[in-house]
Amino acid sequence: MAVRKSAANPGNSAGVTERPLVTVDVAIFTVRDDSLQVLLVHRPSVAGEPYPGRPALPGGFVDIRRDTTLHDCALRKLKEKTGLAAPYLEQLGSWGGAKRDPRGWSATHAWFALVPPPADDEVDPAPAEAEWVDAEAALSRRLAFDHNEILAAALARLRAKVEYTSLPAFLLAEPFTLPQLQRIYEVVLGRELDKSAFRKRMLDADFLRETGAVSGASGRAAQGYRIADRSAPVYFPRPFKSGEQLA
Amino acid sequence: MAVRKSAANPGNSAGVTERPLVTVDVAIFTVRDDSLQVLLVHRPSVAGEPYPGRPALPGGFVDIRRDTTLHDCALRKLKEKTGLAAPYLEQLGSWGGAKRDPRGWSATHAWFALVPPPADDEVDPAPAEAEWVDAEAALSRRLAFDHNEILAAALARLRAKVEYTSLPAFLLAEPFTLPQLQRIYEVVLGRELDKSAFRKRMLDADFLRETGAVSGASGRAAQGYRIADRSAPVYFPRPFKSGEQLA
DNA sequence: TCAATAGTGTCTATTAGACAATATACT
DNA sequence: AGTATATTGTCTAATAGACACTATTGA
Repeated sequence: MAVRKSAANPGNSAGVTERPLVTVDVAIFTVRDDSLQVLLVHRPSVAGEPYPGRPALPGGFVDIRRDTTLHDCALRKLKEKTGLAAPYLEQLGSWGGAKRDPRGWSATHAWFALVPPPADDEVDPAPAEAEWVDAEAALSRRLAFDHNEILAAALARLRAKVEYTSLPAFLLAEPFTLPQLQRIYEVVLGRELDKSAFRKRMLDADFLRETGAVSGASGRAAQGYRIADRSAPVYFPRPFKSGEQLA
Repeated sequence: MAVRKSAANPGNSAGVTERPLVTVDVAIFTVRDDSLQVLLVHRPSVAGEPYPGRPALPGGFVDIRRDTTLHDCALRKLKEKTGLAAPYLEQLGSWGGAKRDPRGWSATHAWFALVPPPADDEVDPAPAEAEWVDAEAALSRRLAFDHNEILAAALARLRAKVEYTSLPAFLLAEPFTLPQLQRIYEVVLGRELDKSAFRKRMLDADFLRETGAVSGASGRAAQGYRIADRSAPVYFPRPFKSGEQLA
């Protein structure tokens, strides 16, 4: 019994015959200047490289000598492009097929990452070939491969999760204040939120820990917070009231 | 500008040097006899095949000659194992690394599928090598590869989505009734739901279309429904009241 | 003391769930 | 009629959001 299966893969029991290309791509988001931005690189203008000069999500081939797991590989791409080591990183999905890369059947593992914006006083550690682009503007460009589709999926995932999780907190450097966090939510959601309801929601979710007071440019100083557990966001019991909800 | 990247992949610009193995696995769920079940196959007991005789999720190598996309490949695996062509199929995630397959660095694309149970009067189209196993029982077995981890993730995803989407409707053959649908929710959630609240929720979500009346073994006949749009589940404005919610 | 921002209090419309009542099918 | 199930109605507790108010900082 249970031998029939091998007949479905004649002469290919170890998948050696023809293997797809395997890559990892990362959609890295931050919020700067009240705008949701994504990191784009430019494809090399070199013979044999597809989509020369086109903007693309950072990524590349899995290196089976260096990368122990897919997650490792995504972390490596992230570090190469942003210098950041421990931000929020989540799998987005995979895109694979015969046509998406002119070099052959390829499958990419897409991730999405949230990072705090580079502080004004420090140099942006992103390499010169990379640039932060407003997310909507990036979507309206013609990106390499099927990266428009991947970026659209990443944006959709982010916007969906912002409605009912603490994800946007990963877009801020610690310590941050509740008004700062609210601003981030508003930027990603594209609409304003009520201050009182927002605070109740965040504090009731119990994912923040108080640090010292933080004074801004003017006005009353605010309570500083850090994320209690950076391994995952928390889920709110209900989403924010969506504008499109029926009356 | 923008040429630096190739230095990160010396002599590997087309990823030809060493490519990972690429597979697709599918966690196929159904509800039978008030139990959430998953379809398992047995690994072939053949020289060179890893994990001989072990239970595993259905899956196998991507065939770049037959499969146009990853989605195609998942559909093919599904059809081979269940005979079903158009159920609910969603990407779950990917697992890849040097150690998960003794044959070499491999990456699998995991999907999860929901199918209605085979009708009592028809023969189960699943091949003899496959068997339906209660999901919890399957998890407690030692599955091939990292399939315990994948199955656990699939179960977690399913149970999470049941709280706030119409997903379980894809576990029923059409037409189905609201009491039948409620039973499915209860089986997957592992707790009972209030009849009135359940109906309001389902009907307000407006994803069902009435068909004729359906009579059961006894008692009043029920309204039959079908899913209005099978391409995706709908999201409820709030999750079910979770038992663990604070008072 | 004023401007600016942070933080709190109160009220209300909405609604999910509890539970009771009613409707319909079959014997 | 009686039993079993489907369907509807009513009530209530919980709460998200609206909005007004108070608190604290620095100039």
